[in-house]
Amino acid sequence: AVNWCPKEETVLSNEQSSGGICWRCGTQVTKKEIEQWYLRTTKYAEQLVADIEEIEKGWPEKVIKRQRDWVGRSEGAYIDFKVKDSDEKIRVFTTRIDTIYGATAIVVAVEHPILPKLLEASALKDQVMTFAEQVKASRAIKTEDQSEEEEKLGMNTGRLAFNPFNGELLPIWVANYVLMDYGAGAVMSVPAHDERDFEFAQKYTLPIRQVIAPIVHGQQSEPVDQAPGGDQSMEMKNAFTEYGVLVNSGEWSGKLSQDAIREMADYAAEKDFGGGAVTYRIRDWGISRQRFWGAPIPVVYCPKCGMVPVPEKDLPVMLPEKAEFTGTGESPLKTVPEFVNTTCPTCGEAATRETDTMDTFVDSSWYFFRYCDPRNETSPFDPGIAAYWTPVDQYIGGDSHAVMHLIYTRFWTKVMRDLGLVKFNEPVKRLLTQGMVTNKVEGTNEYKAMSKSLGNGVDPDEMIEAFGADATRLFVLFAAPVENELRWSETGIEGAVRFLRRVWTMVYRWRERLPGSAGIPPAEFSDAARALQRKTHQTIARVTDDFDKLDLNTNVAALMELLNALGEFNVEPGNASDADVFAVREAIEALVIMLAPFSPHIAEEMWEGLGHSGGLLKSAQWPVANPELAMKDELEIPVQVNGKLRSRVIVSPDISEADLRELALADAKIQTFIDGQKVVKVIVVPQRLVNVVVK
RNA sequence: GCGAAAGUGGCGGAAUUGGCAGACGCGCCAGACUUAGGAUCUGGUACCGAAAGGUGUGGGGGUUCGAGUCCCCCCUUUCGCACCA
Repeated sequence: AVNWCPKEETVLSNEQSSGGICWRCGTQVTKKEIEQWYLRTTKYAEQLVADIEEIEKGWPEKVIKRQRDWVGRSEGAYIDFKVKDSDEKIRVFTTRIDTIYGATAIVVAVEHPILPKLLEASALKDQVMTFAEQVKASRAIKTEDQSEEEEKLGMNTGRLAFNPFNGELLPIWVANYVLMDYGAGAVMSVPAHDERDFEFAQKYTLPIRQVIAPIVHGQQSEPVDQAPGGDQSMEMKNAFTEYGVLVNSGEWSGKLSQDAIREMADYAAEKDFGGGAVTYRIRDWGISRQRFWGAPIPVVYCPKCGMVPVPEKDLPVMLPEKAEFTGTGESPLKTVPEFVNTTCPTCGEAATRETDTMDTFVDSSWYFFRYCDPRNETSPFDPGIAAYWTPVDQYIGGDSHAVMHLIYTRFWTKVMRDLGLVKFNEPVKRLLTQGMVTNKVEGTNEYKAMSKSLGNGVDPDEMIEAFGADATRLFVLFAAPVENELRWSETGIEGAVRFLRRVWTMVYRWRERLPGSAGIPPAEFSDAARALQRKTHQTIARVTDDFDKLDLNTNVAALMELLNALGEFNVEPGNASDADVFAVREAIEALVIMLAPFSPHIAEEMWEGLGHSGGLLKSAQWPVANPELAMKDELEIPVQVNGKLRSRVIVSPDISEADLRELALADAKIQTFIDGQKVVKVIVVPQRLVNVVVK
């Protein structure tokens, strides 16, 4: 059997085959054509699913799920139903071959190529073809408005087909709910075990026959023997779509669905009327676009040699500077004779160039490889140079690209791998999908992504002019977690401006006392200086940690807290001790360095202002938290009575559990709450809390 | 319809993953400085209550000494899919 036909452009089976005649349209298909099809579709579709395990740790679950759905891998089986009084066969795809004894009709899509042949000698021909045309026409209209599910419509063709498992004759129907694009463009209708078929059967009073029984308490229920052809449309209220145990299925009765699915597919293969198969929902990618920009498709058409690829030495094909619109939908490049007219690379005769250009998704599929080696004149990129930088450690983009761009780039990378350009399967190790910045749509209360058509855009240049790039950037990163939608607000940016101004003021208030290097920490710290130092080291630990998790909003909050701690450090620079200066320097330098990723320009300025030369990015070290210095000298432990907060006790961090318990029970406030009652239990969580249970 | 995620002050959002709910910021209120404030600084700000205290993380139940966090039911919102055999 031929599994793919270039004329039909349709997958008929995923088994590799050696070529032959398309059973649908009679086209001769060569082995090579089939291999090429297999290569470009099934292999990559399969890898797009299989390789997910390489990236799923680093990619958002949501994106992974959408990609899985998009590829739409589905395991099942093909089965050929021989048409009565004809040599034709109708192939169907099913994931539930175990329900085949319940089939009461074969239903084909209105576009199915076998339809005209079936109807050739039929009295119903005109009627059915009119119906098919109507369905196609109504589909063409309703591309936009999705919402409600369409009513199922169908018509009996008057022809019959044999169920290869039991020889039963089934009517062949045509219906609007069967899709030509998926599977084989035809289904076996099993109303008892498929909701769509059930609905269809109810509407057109087709018989409904149960062949799967539920398993009750781990035991199979009593198989009810019933002759084929029996009808249960009266008894069944809904389709039973779960797995169970087979009944009314001849020699297969009594088997579990899972086993039957496997064994019946093997049987079909053995008897040569089908077999196990995998189908995919993902479709081929048509990359031609009728534009004058974009990467040219490097192909020449020669009257003698046919389609000839442009040799590598003549690449890249350069586009003309100008082209006129054709007004016909064809590429504007068609209007540029200097571009179109060329010579055949093979025979040297006059020839013409391909005038379509490639989809921009082609460029976006591998631009980051080119970025590694952007000035390369002889190839897309040097594999050695790209190997140094790629795969991408962290990719950041909107989740609007969850399926298209991010599938294409994965696919493209696999092709480049097969060409030997890269040595890995997946281009992106970690993916962060940042949320959209939205803004109010004028005249409404709705927030939508900024766009030209809605007129709700904000010009970044204007924001930078008004508030500065540093404050704008800081605000955007602070206002919400990166993956959330961000509602634009100018008052929010003003807060960021205020914060940066306060940092600046703090730096310049202290700068005269902070020259040169820090030196050795003084031995004696005041309580205030110690508290500041503690906050500094806590902040460093927190920011360093959050950075890896890309929790940027809480990061900024931590920096704001550190500034607040500096503000609360109530020592005049003129009166500051060595220890005070040491603590302040540590706090300010850490603050400036950790601010650099958010507000790089002002951070650089302040770094220089603090007496450092050579630039922050080059000369500064990311600060390192000292856990000992970050540790608290004393803890405030909440004390609860029956789970309600009643008091707090101040204790040293290394207090014993018993001492903490005693201290909590001795607390005056706690005493008033437990007075006259029996203490049943005292829960002590070291370093955390005490809960006294009374009755 | 199916699937997934999420519901926390006036708003954006925190909460070390079962241990002080509301960090940080916006907004708002009061005050200070000021000829002035849409600048700046200080203080306050979940709700009820004069206070003691009580209530509180969409609603209802449960587990637990203890629940925003875990379990069950319901409601709402957002996103995805949309006859995928």
